[in-house]
Amino acid sequence: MEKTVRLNLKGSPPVEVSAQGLNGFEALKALSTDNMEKMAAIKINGEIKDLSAEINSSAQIEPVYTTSEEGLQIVRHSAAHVMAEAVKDLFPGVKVTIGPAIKDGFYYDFDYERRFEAKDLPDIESKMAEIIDKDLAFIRSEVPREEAIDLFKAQGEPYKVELLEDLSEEKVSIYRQGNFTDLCRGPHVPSTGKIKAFHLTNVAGAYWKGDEHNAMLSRIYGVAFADQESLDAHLKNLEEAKKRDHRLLGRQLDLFTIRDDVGPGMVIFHPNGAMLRHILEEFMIREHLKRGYELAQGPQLLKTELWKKSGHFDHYGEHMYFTSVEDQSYGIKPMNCVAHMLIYSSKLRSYRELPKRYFELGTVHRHERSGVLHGLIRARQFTQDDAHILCTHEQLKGEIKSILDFVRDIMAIFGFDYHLEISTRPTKSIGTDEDWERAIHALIESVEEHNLPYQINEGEGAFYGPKIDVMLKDALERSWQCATIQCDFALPDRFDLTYVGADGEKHRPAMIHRVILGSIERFLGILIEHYAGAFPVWLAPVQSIVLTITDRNIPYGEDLSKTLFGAGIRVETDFRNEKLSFKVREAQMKKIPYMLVVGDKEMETGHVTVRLRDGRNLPSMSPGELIDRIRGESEKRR
RNA sequence: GCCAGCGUAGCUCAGCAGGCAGAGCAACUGAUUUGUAAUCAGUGGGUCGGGGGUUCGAUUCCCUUCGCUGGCUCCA
Repeated sequence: MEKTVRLNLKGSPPVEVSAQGLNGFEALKALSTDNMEKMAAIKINGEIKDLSAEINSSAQIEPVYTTSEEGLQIVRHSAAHVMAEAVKDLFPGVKVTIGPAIKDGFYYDFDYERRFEAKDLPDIESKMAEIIDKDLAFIRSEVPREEAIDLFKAQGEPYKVELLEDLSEEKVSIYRQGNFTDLCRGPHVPSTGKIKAFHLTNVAGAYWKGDEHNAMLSRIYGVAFADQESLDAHLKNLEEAKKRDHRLLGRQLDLFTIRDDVGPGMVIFHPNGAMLRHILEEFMIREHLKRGYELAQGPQLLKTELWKKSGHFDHYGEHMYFTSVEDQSYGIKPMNCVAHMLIYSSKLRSYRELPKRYFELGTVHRHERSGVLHGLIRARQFTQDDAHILCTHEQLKGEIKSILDFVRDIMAIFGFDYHLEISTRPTKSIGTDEDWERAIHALIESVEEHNLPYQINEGEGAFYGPKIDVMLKDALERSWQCATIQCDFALPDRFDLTYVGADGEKHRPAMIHRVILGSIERFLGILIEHYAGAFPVWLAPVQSIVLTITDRNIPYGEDLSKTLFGAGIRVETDFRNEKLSFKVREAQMKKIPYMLVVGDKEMETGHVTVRLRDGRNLPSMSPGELIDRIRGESEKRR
């Protein structure tokens, strides 16, 4: 008797069909699903499979379209295979390695006698288009691992062989389209013709298996979307995002410069930029004092002996700057912790004093590798809103939780979304297993009690303890570590920090390093991109500008600007002999929130006409009303 | 640090199969006294990132070095 299976599709009545030769495609057809053309794959009992996957028992099925995020990932992965085929075709002798789907697109890493260049991309794209036109089927097969090793050896693909040798599975899946066979878990779209819109974006070097001791491969990046419109929209978005680049806005808004002749990674803040960071720093000092932190301030240079004692010399020395004076070696601080340890140890501490929270806007220097510098976001000199908390082990979790509250409150003010990453013990580290366990638990429990989602980065912790990193995104959606909370059981030990407990005995305190903004420079960089340079009134280095119509209005304009300045409002003037439209345009490009127009009419009434940055005009108002408005907005931090 | 690309006026960029270095904006000078995103005219401005080489001649080709951009690695 013929076997039948029952297929369930959400929103349709179940269907009984013959199991003979039934696959995903046939099953969806049997249920007369719409849009077969846009089908990338199928979910069988929630598991994503090729459309060609066999179905031999009753199942819940669901189509996966190329327009969905899951479907797009499959399209992108398939595009990577097509690119690999095109590259193998154009560059005989090239060796393939890995090629996954990533956000918005895909990449594939190749090993070839020369590096690929941007000018190779159009040829590769054309060849890919040919392969797509042929609408070649992606054919999955499962083979014993040993057989796959022989297959890739025969094809002269040592990287694939290496990958296979590291696998423990007995059977592996391989996919073939046209002349190209790849080791791959899948799934894939049914045929190359499903790839409707792609573009190769750039080439880059990448180490095999992400290890800098391995060979440098040639990586080609591409993007792929369900249709040409989505691809065009994505490319346009990228162009728009590039206009928010803080390095570009930094010049346009006259915030800062970074110059070759000063040194890479060293920032010069111009008055507007310096005002911006002053506002931010003052704000952060107040927020810390409110939460029971005490101000501290350490020196910029500390004797090298001290850096040896703290462990920085051994573990971080290659990133430090050293200098020598009167035969005495000094190191410029790359971190602020040492002075804070010395403040703690300057006298005998009682458990009644704990926790101690030392806060410093500490400027540090770190010799970052040249290739990683990135405007304000990755600099060699920067200032941290840094604090070190010394507490009992019992207080540790409570302190971590209140830091998470602090982070949440501050990020809400700026309107930042963030995600958390918890890093565990690296191979090169110090401290006892017990200390590490205890610290990691405190971190994880605190995050979980806040109901915050997080990811774990195994082995990514600092050498002295585990950490929680708070990640923010820049205009191009790249993630950067800003706030960080790091446990440290090493430094209290090295500096022999103690407190006298209720039992009259000496105990070792626990310690937390933490920053909220992270680096003021980095945070500013992200902030500039976040607001696209149009800072809210409370942050705007210039809050208002007085624009005169004719020279007759200058004395009145002077009075107005003095009144505003006296009320604590940051005001500039533009009394030049130019047309109003010209002055408005310039103020607009400087993204000044309040443009204050004064002409004969305003002089008569003693009022001011206000144009906002968004183009709106407010009814004319008295200087007093204007001051109230700007102050009110600043207080609300809008 | 590694891979690829790029360094021309204050800024954005053109130019160059090797033959006296250009535009727009900005700056400066003058005219204009102006009502919500660019008034007009004129003037000055460059060791073509630095060093070396090839050449009669290099901004252009080659080497090297510094820096920048995008990745990779790193990121206490």
